[in-house]
Amino acid sequence: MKPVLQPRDECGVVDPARVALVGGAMPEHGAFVELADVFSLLGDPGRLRLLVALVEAGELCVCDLAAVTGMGESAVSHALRLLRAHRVVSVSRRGRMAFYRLDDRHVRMLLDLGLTHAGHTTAIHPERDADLQ
Amino acid sequence: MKPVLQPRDECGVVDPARVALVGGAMPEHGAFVELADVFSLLGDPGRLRLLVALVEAGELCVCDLAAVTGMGESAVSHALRLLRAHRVVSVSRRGRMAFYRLDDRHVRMLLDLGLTHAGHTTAIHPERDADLQ
DNA sequence: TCAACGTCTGAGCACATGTTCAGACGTGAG
DNA sequence: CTCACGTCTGAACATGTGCTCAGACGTTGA
Repeated sequence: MKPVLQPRDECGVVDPARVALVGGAMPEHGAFVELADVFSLLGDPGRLRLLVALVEAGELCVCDLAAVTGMGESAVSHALRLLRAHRVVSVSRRGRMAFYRLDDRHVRMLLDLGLTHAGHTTAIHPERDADLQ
Repeated sequence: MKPVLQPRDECGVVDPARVALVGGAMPEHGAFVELADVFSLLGDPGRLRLLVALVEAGELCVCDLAAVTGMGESAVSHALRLLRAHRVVSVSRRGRMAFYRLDDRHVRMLLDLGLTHAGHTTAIHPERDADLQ
């Protein structure tokens, strides 16, 4: 027989005190969206390559960025547009060329921190995706 | 799937010397994919909320995580599965409950660094997306 | 034992994302 | 002026992502 259970919209909270405490300590909604936005920008290998190239070179034009990263020039331009819109890179146009540079101290720090630890994960957890089954 | 490296339509390189130099200084391909992977995990407001809640609480069960983050329990479970697969969180089961904790020093640092600077961006650049046009 | 509970899962869907293609734009060399 | 060049753009497409829904699973209290 099917057990009769009432539809439970609100889930049962196990530790209401802790939930209230943690809930109060959580940053506001906008902060998460904003921060997730920044992390998302860094969450693409192509954009990551572009940004690291800019860190290494200081300044590069679209064409050379395409050469360094191995991406198509159009793809580079689209990616740079996104980064530009979020004030992560800045552009200075000289003649018919556009030179980009990394212009976000915050992102540069995240990048540095990320690169410092890059590679450690595979070395330590080579079976990382194992339990997805 | 994403194409890995390649189809440059043989564009004219402007500064071959610098391109060669920067190209040599770039980390290997795998490092970018790996790092982008980590940033992608942090690039979702929901997962961000979950992780911050775990930072605040130390340890929480799925049900309370749902309450704190305002997400559905199923969504929380799906998100935790992803984080679990990447060894970002660890689970310890007691009875019929599952308690999760943040278990990645690297991610914790990125999280701290991100939260430290969260909010500054809107204050400084309220018109951030303006030039998308 | 039985049924409610906390959790987990796959399927299905709506939406976001990244790429390529084709072509427009402004600049500068001839 | 004219045309090649570097860059930018929108459309179209394929793929990825995150949610909800419905239900399965093991655990536990009555």
